[in-house]
Order: sequence, then structure tokens, then C-alpha cells
Amino acid sequence: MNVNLGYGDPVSSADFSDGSVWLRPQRPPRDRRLTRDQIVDAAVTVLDSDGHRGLSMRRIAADLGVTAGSLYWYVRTKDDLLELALDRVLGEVCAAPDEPDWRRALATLARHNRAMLLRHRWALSELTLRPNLGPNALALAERGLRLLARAGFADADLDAAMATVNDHVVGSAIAEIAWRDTLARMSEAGAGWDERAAGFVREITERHPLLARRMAATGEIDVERESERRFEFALECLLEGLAARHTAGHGTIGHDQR
Amino acid sequence: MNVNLGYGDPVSSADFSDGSVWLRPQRPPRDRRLTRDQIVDAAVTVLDSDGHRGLSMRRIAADLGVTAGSLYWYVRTKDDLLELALDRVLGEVCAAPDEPDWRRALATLARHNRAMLLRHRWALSELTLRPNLGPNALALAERGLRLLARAGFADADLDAAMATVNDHVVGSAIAEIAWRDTLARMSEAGAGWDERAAGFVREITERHPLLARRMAATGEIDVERESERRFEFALECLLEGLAARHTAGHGTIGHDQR
DNA sequence: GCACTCCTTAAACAGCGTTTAATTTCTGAA
DNA sequence: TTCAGAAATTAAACGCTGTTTAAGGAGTGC
Repeated sequence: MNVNLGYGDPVSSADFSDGSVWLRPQRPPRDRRLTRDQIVDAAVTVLDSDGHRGLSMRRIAADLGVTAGSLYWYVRTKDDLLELALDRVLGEVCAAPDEPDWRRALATLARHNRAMLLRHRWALSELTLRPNLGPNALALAERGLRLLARAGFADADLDAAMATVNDHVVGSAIAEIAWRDTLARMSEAGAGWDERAAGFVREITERHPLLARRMAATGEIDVERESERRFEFALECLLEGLAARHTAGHGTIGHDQR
Repeated sequence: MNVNLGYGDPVSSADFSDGSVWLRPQRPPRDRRLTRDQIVDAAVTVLDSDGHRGLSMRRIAADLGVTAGSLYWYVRTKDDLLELALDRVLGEVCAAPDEPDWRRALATLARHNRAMLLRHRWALSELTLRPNLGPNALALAERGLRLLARAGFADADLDAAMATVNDHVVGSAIAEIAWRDTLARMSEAGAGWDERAAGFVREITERHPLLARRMAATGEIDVERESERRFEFALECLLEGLAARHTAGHGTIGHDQR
């Protein structure tokens, strides 16, 4: 019944290839008050300001001056929209400049990635929830692989080397955000803190002396600088490790380890 | 009107110290058909089998033969319950045995942590969403700090050293799960794959040759073994880095880095 | 047997993602 | 210029969610 071949009608196509937005063709355009891009823009804006909790299809629609149901003409589900939003912010990482030395290049890529994750805190939870096959994700992956291949890494080591650095970026960003949130919550608690959480604090100081000592030093620490220091430290460790395996021979990452 | 001093009534207390379950005292018990522990148990079971999406208060209540509203006598919100569930599974990591050598000890702790995260995939998203002050989290932190303090690390380096390893554990677990999920989805897509995603695949092979080459080799790779290899490799890098700073002097982590 | 607190229930509320049918808006051809 | 017909939007509904409410049963202490 539907002459248009580019895509099935919105209902019947729902049964197939649920894998990812990126595996489904987009609708061909005509005259539109809306665009996928506009919708993704609006979603990212809401996510940045109000987080995951603040995002609803009705909210996005309202921000765009439109009904909620109308969004479903451009996007099959909210999950699709989130996948699009994630790739959108991954695009920001592509701005990282190229560098001749592979260590420096990998490091700047990592730093840009980290900065993006800290800018869009919601992106991290997104990363943990869905695999990500968007064009920007693929472009970044290819760029990393090319970089390492040019540096002379063996084919079998390319992914592993990239993963090593990426994992660190993601892991450290999570920890940093958690750290900040904890501090924020604690200062929020504010006045009523002592009475209500007395037992909590007492138990810490009694049973966890080292932890208590570290927490007492909290006021003196600049979270941002300290986080960055840790980030750079581990990054350096990993790059050194990669360099060692690199010069040592090909296809050896992880194989000699115990 | 309420003579009971241990806690405010369920409504009025909602306004204060929303920081965390762990900052609020639990209700004193009397005769109960339910327990907090039972509820957390049920929640973890559902999460393990059906993931985040499958978890609802009504579902938990039904599994316990109880009404949804009844749960709110033991738990203030669903978020509280998730916080409790997270700390519950963190408890599993405490089973890691102690070891004399700090490097080995840190490594086994990391491996147990990793195994737990892979066992309870939902825990990762939980980690990214909320700071975590549960007793098991604190005990694990203290244990790590003690371990490093005994090994002679400077006070100022304790957190950084722990964070370095922990970040790697979390980051690599995320990547591994994402990898597996991607493969699972792709094989799910199955039959209709070629036609619908033809453009997707073509674009990859054309514009991302390295990526395409790596993807083509997917079939030959044992994801589990490869993931473990990468994990051990990066862990080794980090431990070497820590050891170097350890023997070099005190309080130097990250300070000499660029 | 009474009062009283603890716990559970059923029902409701507001909000969510999504679907449906009807309707408007615009295009291309007659 | 008109008029089919596709493209885009709407309003309303569905079933679900987390949470609150008022009411009622269950047990204890007097």
C-alpha cells in the first residue's frame, strides 16, 4: 500500500532491526516544521541543564512548540533520541587537533574526550547503557586506530591500545563526577547534618580511621586540580606501558602479562 | 504528635537531608512481614535477571506477595532502594582475600571488583548516577587505603593510587559490557541485517577502513579472553607506574607529570 | 477489653513513553 | 484552479510508572 520504498510505515517497521537508530534509514524530508537535528538539539539542551530526570518527550516537544506525539514522526523511540544525542556530543571530541607524535596525539584525544564527558554529565550514564554506533563514534574510533597504526602498532594491538586509554578516560570521569556530586550533596545537607548523620559520621571515624583522615582533609583539596592530576598520572602510566610494548615487539599487548 | 523520636513520620521527614539513604536512620523494628534486607534481595534478583528496565516497585512488591505502597514503609524512594542494592553487591567484593604484597593485593581487589561488575551489569549504570556512601563501599575504600598506607605510600597519595586502579576497573568493565552488547545486538538483527543496514555497512568499509578490518576479524576473537587480557595489561601498566612513584619518593603522584 | 502504635492495603494522582485516528498542511498533477 | 493524496501535526487515549493518601487490620501493653 505504501509506494515509498525508502522506509516502512512507522508501525510495521517497528518489528525489525531494533538494534540501533543508525541501522535504520531516516525519513526523506519534505516540508517540515521540525528536523531531527532540532529535536536532538533540544534534547541535548534539556539534558545539559536538567539531566536525565528532566528529559521527557513532552518537555522536548513543548520546548519546540509542538505536541509530544509529533516527535515520533522523526524518531522511533526515546532511546533512539538518546542514542542520537550521545553521538551529537561525541562530535565535540572530533575537534581535538592532530599531532605528529602518537603519544601526544593519544593524550590530546583523551583530554578532549574527558572534557566532553565532564561538560555533559549525562553522557556517561548513556555510555553505560547502550552500545554506540553513531557516525561520530565510528569516526573517532577510526581516527584512533589510524593514529596507532601509523605509529607502528601491530594490527592485533590497535583496539587494545585504544581501549586502554579510553577506559581510563571513562573511568576517571565517572569517579570525578561522583566525587563532585558527593561533596555537593554533603554541603547541601548543611545545617541538619550533624544531628541526623551523627551516627554515620561516628561510625566512619571509629571504624574507618584512614578514610576519616582523608575526609577531614577534604576542605584543603581543590577537586578539579586533583582530579586532573590523577587523570594525567594514570594517562602517563598507560602511555608508558603502551610505548614499552610498542618498542618491544608486535602483537604482544597483554600476552606476556600475568 | 509523634512521640517516636528515632525518625520523623514518613511525610514530614521527606524535606530534610535527602542526601543518601545512609544518612537517614532506619526505622526501629517490631513485628514485620517484611525486612529491608528482603526488599533489597528481591530488587537485586530482579535487576540481575531483567535489568534496570524490569525493576518497578510493583514488581518487587508482587514478588514478595505484598502491595507496592507497603515498600514505602521500609524505603523512602526507589532511589534509596537502588542505593541499597548497589551497596549490597559491593559487599561481594569484600570476599577478595588479603595478600602481603601490595601490588598483588591491589590486583586481586581489582579483579574481584571487575568480576562483580560483570556479574551485575546494572551496577555500573548505578555507579554513574549516584555517589555511594554505603557501608560496604566505605569498608572497601578503607581497606584499599590501609593496604597502600602499609606499603609506605604517602598520605597525600593514598586516594590517588586507589582511584587510579578503581577507575580502570570501572572503565574497562563498561567497555567490555558495551562490546558484548553490541555483538549480541548484531547477531540478534540476524537475517534482515544485510538489506536494511546495507548503507551503514558500506559507509563503514568505505570511510573507515581500519575499523572495517578490525570488525571483520570479530569472528575470530574470544571477547572474554581478549577483554581479560586488556584488563590485565592496563592493570600492570598502572601498578608499574604506582610502584615507580612509590619508590621515587613521597607525595609525588601526578606532580611531576605534564 | 481498651488504647495505641505498627504495618498493610486499596485507591487515587500526576506523570511517563507510546499509539491511534482524525485533521490540518502542503505538493504535484489535471 | 482545483483537487486527490501524501506528509506532518494534533488531541486523546492506553497502560505503565513512582508516590501519596486515608482507611483498616494486627499486634502489644495496660
